[in-house]
Amino acid sequence: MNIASKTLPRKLAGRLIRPTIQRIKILDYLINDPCHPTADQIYKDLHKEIITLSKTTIYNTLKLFARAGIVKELDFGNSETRYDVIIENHSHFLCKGCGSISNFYINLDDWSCSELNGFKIIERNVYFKGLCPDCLLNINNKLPRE
Amino acid sequence: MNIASKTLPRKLAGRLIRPTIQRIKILDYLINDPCHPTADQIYKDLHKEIITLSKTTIYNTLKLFARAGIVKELDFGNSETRYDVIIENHSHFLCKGCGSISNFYINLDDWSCSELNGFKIIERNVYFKGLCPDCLLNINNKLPRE
DNA sequence: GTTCCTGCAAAAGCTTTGCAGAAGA
DNA sequence: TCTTCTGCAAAGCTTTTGCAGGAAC
Repeated sequence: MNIASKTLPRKLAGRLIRPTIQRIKILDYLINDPCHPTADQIYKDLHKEIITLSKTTIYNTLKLFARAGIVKELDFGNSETRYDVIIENHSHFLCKGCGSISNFYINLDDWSCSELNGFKIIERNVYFKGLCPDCLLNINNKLPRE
Repeated sequence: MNIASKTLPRKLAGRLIRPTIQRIKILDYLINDPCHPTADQIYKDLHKEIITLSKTTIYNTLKLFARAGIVKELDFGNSETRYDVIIENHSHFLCKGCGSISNFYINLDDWSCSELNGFKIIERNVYFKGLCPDCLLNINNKLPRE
């Protein structure tokens, strides 16, 4: 594990979550992996290390983390939920070419709108879709297929 | 159907979509219903009128409409996709109390961010979550449960 | 000893696919 | 006639649930 092995157990214990091996590994994966993985990606990768790890545990843990405010569940209109460690208020860019997700930062706190007078805004979510620099390059360098 | 019965067939034909009864009814439902329905809600309501209508046709039609740019598929992190007629650039407010979705309007076209230099932005999506005025009232009028 | 956690198997829920018959051009 | 459309049944996928054995306190 990349992050000091003592840090993560403390982080979990601080949230009243018993730091089991599975949970530590999953949190470590989420923190060190920048790709906003799906449950299945986490499973496939961690399963190599812990062969007994089950998907149920992945889902249990992710739901637990979400309720504890450690991760956020992201939805981009695909069938799969993606998981993101909550660091600070940031937004996401989904590349339609390669499916990668990039973070970007916009201050959302001030955003409102006269139409929402009387509404209590708890959460502001923003995501953009488009093409990342790599995919743009590929398109420009290659002849259009089809 | 609420909207003039000649208008919708024309609208579909203009998009090279054969205006069948099912498609006209679904489009009519989407245009006249402000609630951003799920496929199941559309099915339950239209099934009363057209008892032979199947869910497959609902899904086929919604996908067709989405590809034709008539509707947009919305995802709020629930398991169900919600469908919205594309009228103009608008955003959505999801009430965590009653699940209702309200539209609000913000000009998104100008939004960018230095971190996204080199990215091609095709779509900007914004959704807020919180409590609608009705649910806020209910909370204030009632004693907290639990 | 009691509570919490893990993981297999099965179920649940939404959406898609295969296919045959019907409708339309 | 030939293409397109509909709708039943079944499959596909992600996620959740039931439950029994095991670990932790």
